[in-house]
Formats: sequence, structure tokens, C-alpha cells
Amino acid sequence: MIDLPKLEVDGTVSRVASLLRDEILKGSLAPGTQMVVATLADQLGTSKGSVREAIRELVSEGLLEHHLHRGTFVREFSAEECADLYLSRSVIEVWAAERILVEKPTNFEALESAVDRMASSDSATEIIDADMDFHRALVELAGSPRMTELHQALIAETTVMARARRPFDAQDHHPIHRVLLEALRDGNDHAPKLLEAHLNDAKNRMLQRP
Amino acid sequence: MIDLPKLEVDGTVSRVASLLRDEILKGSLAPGTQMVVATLADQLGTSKGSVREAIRELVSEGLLEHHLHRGTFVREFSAEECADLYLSRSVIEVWAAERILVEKPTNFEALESAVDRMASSDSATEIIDADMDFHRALVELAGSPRMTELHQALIAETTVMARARRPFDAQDHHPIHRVLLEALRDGNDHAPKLLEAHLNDAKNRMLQRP
DNA sequence: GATGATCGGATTGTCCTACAATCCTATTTT
DNA sequence: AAAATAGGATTGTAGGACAATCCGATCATC
Repeated sequence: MIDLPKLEVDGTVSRVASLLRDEILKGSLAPGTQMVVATLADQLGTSKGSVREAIRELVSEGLLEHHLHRGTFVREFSAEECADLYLSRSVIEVWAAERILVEKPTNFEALESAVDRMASSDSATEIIDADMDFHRALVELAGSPRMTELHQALIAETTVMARARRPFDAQDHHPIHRVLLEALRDGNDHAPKLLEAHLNDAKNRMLQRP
Repeated sequence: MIDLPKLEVDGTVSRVASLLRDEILKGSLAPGTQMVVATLADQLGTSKGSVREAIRELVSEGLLEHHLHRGTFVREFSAEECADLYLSRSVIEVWAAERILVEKPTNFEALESAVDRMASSDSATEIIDADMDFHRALVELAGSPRMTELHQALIAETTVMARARRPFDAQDHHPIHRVLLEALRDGNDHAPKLLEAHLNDAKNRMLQRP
């Protein structure tokens, strides 16, 4: 056994789902937009069945919402859902930070690269991407595949929200992440508290935009 | 507006998914069993398409696993996945316990009823159900819909595992839950630690069975 | 003028059939 | 005994048919 080329892992449905997911996360499809099965099917050149299944997948991921006999739409978030989303992220990410302090992993590359990208760009969408990557990498570093997976879904929804509300100033966004990164690397005991405060702050900024 | 009867909320796919989910959770379909679309379709009297979509839904819930062009099977759990599952539950449930200590909710009915059922039955399947209900109700009491939803998926998977491995003795299983309930109601500060230990114990027992 | 009923178009939801692609097993071949 | 082959079974995708449902506009009624 030399290498594993891993050819042909995905079926049509998964690929359609990925395509649509990317479009939603990119913000091309604003919250509230209806996903029309027939239209998408011939835009993508696939059958309606495949699109239907892909859409259902995204519904269960929380990116779309479905109303019986009415259609599926890019999800919109109420203030309560927004707050709950950030609370849930906080639970997972604070745990991850605590775990990192205990386990002392050494590979902070992904976090560094995310902070660098955040600092060097001033496009709102790129900053959001880097921001999300930072938090995803943070949880990944804690080493639980399952928590990483659960958290990933929360990050995706946060992304949709952030694209629609543009809650941060480009300039003063990356410093806090730099601080967090250093605190985690140095084993600083109140890194978790810093992270919790940061998330709370982000939540509040998100809630201020309508 | 007097009341809301809420008629006809589900389509066929959702109902098929619920049916299959219940069967899997009941243990009628053991881990490793293949879900054959054609067979299920005429057993249930629906089309193959609907069954396909229902199955895909259960895959994304983590109850089934899918292999391209090979089929979907009731999920089997490796030792690593089992351990990670319990770790993840621990993160969420310990948080819930801490939150309960702070918020001091008053409605412990669901928890009590679960403990009672656990104590009064000696059927393994009923005990498992009551056990799972206890932990689900615990998280629900913390008041975050999102965390409740994430945790629910973990509980479902734990149920599948427990059905296959029968990890506990019927007798000495309910006392610890009684203790946990009282500790939470009394605002006892080490309720979270007790819970964490309990989950760790349950994990070890689960891992002992092959 | 406001309320309520009716109609038509659009979309969804379900079912059906067809067919290619793929995998598994058993048999044959070497 | 190992490899190649063939067959059957199942999945994966496509595409069409039809009923159910919802939406908006038009129309009628008070």
C-alpha cells in the first residue's frame, strides 16, 4: 500500500449540498431567499430529486428552514436564537480553551494563520472567514471529533448571520484574537475568561444590528 | 385566537424518518443491519424516494452510516467514538448542571419521574429509556434550546449503543440518579462533579462490553 | 370602503418507471 | 490456490405525472 488516491467519494446529492452550502455561506443567497427546487435543478443540471435531498440535508444542518407546502428558505435568526447560538458556542469554546490549557498541544499553526489573515485583510467577508476559521481551529485543537462537528454547525450559522449583519469594525477585530492566541499558547489561566468575554461582546454587537 | 390545534404538520418523509428512528432506538434494528430501500418502501407502503430521503435524514442525525453504492447500515460505534461520545455529553451535561445551580429552576418533575421509572422497573430497555430521559431532561432544564437539540442527538446515539451492549446492572443504577437529582435540587455545589463522575463510570462500563 | 369568497398560477409533495453504475457472491478459469 | 469472469442485487440518478397546497389578484357582498 503506497498511497490512497481516494477517488469518487461523493454522490451527486452531497456535491449539490456542498455547492449550495458554499453559496449560502458566501452570502450570495441572503436570508429569506427561497430555494426553488425546479429552478436549481436545471441550473445545476441535475434531477429534482437530488436537489430535494440536498436541500433537506441543509435544513437539518440549520442553514435552511422548511415550511410544508410552502418551500425552503435561507434561515433568518431571531434575537433569541442569536443569543442562544452564541451561548452554545461559548459552552463549547470555553471548554475547548480549558482543555487546551491542560493538554498543552503544540500545533497552533491554524490559529496563527487565521489571525494573520484577519490582520492583513480589510474585506469584510474575508475577515469573517478568518474569524470563523480561528474559532473552528480552536475547538479542533481540543481534540474531540464530536465536539468539533457539533461546533462546526454553530459556526456555519454564525457565518450566515454575520454576512447579513456585518457586525464588526475591520480594524479593531483582530487584536483580541491575537491576545487569545498568545494566552492559549502561554498557558495563561484566564484565557477561557477572555474567550468568554469576547464571545459575549460579539453577541452584543450582533444583536445591535437589526 | 383560542387554541392552536396544529394539524398536519408532517409530510411523509418526516413520518417515515420518525418510524425508522423509533425502530432503531427500540433496538429492533441491531447495529450493522442494512436498510434496504426497496424492502422498506413496500413494507411501509410508500415510495422508494420517500424512504431514501428519510434514510438520509437519519444518516445526518448519526444513527445510520452510509457507504456509496453499498447501502446504509445501523451505525456501529468504535471504542474511540464511544469515549468521545461520552466526553461530549459530559461537556454539555456538566455545563447544564452548573447552570442549574445558578439559575435555580423549580420544575424538577421530569427528572423525578425519570428516576421513579428507573427505580420501579427492572426491564433493561425501560431502564435505558428512563436513564436517557433523565439526562435529556437535565439539559432541557438548563434552558438553551440549541444545547438541548445538540445533546438530544448524543442521547439518541447513546441509546443505540446501550441497547446493543447492555452495560448496567438493573439494581444499582437508579441510586446515583436519585443522588444527582437531590444534589441539583438542593443547590449542592458538587453536583457537577458527581455528574461528571457518573458519566465517566457509565463510559467505562460501556467500554467493557465488546 | 372593508371584508370575505373565488379563481388561476406556481410550487411543493409523492409516486412511478427506467436505466446506468456499482458492489457482492459464486462460479469458472488458469 | 489465486485470479478472472459473470450474474444478481442494490443503489444512484433522471424525468415525468398528478394531487395537494399556498399565494395573490380579482371579484362579489355588505
